[in-house]
Amino acid sequence: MNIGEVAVRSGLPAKTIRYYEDIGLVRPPRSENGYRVFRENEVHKLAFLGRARALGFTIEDCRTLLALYEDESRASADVKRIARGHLGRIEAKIADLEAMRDTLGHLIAECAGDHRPDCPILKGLSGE
Amino acid sequence: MNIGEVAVRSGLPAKTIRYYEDIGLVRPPRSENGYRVFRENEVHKLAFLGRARALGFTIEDCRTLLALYEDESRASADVKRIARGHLGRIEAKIADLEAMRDTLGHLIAECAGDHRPDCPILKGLSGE
DNA sequence: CTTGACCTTCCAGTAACTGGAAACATCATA
DNA sequence: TATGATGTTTCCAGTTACTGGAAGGTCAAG
Repeated sequence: MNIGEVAVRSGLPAKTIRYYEDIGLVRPPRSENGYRVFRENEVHKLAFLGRARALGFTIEDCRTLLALYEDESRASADVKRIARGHLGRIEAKIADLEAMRDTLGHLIAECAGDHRPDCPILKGLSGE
Repeated sequence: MNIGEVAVRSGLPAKTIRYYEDIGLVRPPRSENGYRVFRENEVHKLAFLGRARALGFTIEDCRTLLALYEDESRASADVKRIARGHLGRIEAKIADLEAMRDTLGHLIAECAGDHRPDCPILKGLSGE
């Protein structure tokens, strides 16, 4: 299977698949013409990576998760620890964004948004 | 005033201030020895930028906001439009993260997290 | 005069791709 | 068989907003 079909089936752009090979996440062999050759195994791995990335895991987390996925003697505790670490980062990020949303929301609510120059948003940004 | 004091007073690292000069957000003159010389005006601008960045505005938004801040004949509608655009992006990002948090939270809740290899998190990532 | 703090520029690295150019391979059709 | 459309390859550069570090100039204190 060539990279184009893998892209369709894994849901990842061909560019991304090449990039994942570059950084050693997958290692497809080559056929005589130099094309990458993928089998089901690699397609599954790539789909796995796509889902992990969609959940926001970093590439390095993905690398570890993939290794655990392929390690039959893994301990689920190792997976869970990584997932919990990531969940914590997600929650922190949400909290940051909610704080921004609230502050910005208040400023926007106070702004007339008309042709006049007076603007509570700019006032807020300039430190009142 | 030299860059070190400005850094303290604006709350921005000196490195960042130099970077902001590089990209044209501030243009401090130089004294004979080549040092940047800042006045109150620039310190205020930098603090403004710091607050805008803390609210998550992109550098390009900051550039526009700063221009509006300095334009006495601005319309507050222009400021509000930018702020609303940004608020929309924040809310979208929050929604994305909440979806990740929920999915990941469910997977984590189901994972025993012990020495055994069986792991609902990996199962979820591999597409069930 | 030396020491240490401060300042300068420039280069490289970060995360995870993405776009684009130039060149070769393959395939379907005329 | 020619050709044109796709598909694939590599490589280089750009994205965002800094941040770290090296090499070297400046200045105030002791």
